Amino acid sequence: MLKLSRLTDYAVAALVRLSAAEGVATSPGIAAAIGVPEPTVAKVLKSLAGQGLVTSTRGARGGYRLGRKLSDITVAEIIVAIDGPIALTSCVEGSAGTCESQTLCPVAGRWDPVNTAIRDALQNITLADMAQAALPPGLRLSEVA
Amino acid sequence: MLKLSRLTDYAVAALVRLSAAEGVATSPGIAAAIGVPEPTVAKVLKSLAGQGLVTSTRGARGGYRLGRKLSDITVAEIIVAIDGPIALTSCVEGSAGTCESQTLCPVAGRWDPVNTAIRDALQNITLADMAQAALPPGLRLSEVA
DNA sequence: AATTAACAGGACGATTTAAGTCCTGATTGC
DNA sequence: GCAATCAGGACTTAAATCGTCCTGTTAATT
Repeated sequence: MLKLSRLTDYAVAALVRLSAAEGVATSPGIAAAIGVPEPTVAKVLKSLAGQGLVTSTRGARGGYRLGRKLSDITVAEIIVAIDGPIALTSCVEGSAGTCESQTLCPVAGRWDPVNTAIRDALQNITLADMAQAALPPGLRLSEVA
Repeated sequence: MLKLSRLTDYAVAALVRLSAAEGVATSPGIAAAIGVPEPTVAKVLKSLAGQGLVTSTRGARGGYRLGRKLSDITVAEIIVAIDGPIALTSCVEGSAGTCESQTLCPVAGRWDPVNTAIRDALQNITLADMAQAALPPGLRLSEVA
């Protein structure tokens, strides 16, 4: 149903939270802030660090820092960092050759135009766009159990 | 990972196949043509019929017929017919109220712009676009085991 | 120098979701 | 009357994902 993973949702929340913190933020700190279990947040941050969306500092008093400005991070990048390359179907040009039933492939249509359209759409949306109307009246992030 | 269901894939194949057949086509016939189990094809066609993408004729010598031209059927419609409304996350305006953790929702960002962008992209692609480069040289649909 | 705090990376189990199948009923042509 | 076909739903099975945990590495503090 064209859904994206929940981890991507957490990633957005974590990045927005990181932008709020001026300096570094630890994964347990972010976890408490956004109301998500710590191991899960840690996993998400690790994936984001792998793509360079956040930079990490190890050791005591270490933590994560935003790699770029929110306006320079696209939704597509986040999805790629968390879930891998964007491909709606297994039958795309990227995975050419793996489609064993190519000779009698039931997919008469090519999904490539769809994939590129989706990819373009996601690349034109930045985190800044999402964070804009992010906080409805009376909604405070600091309120966490 | 932003993938769509395999049934949607079958739906496209079935619709393209339907456009090839001048008259009506039965679900077992289509199943044999595209190399997909009959019950599965039947399920897909029923969903498509529910959205008016195909018209059905009951009784002996009945079958399915294409509801509109290929150029008038968008990818978005197919996805909606098979998988329901297009919503990347559970936190969209459509399902407002069901989000119980709204007061402390970790999703600081709004996915609505993303959803609408995806929806627009899918509505601008018709089946005719997909069927265009559908058949590479030497690829014949009739070749089915 | 030892200890503590925090990231890095991978592997594992459990839950959830989707896929595929089957059944019964209604309708139409021969 | 009989056969063929669609309509609709429920069920079982399989797969992918979520979430957690464990171990190792790095750096600041005492």
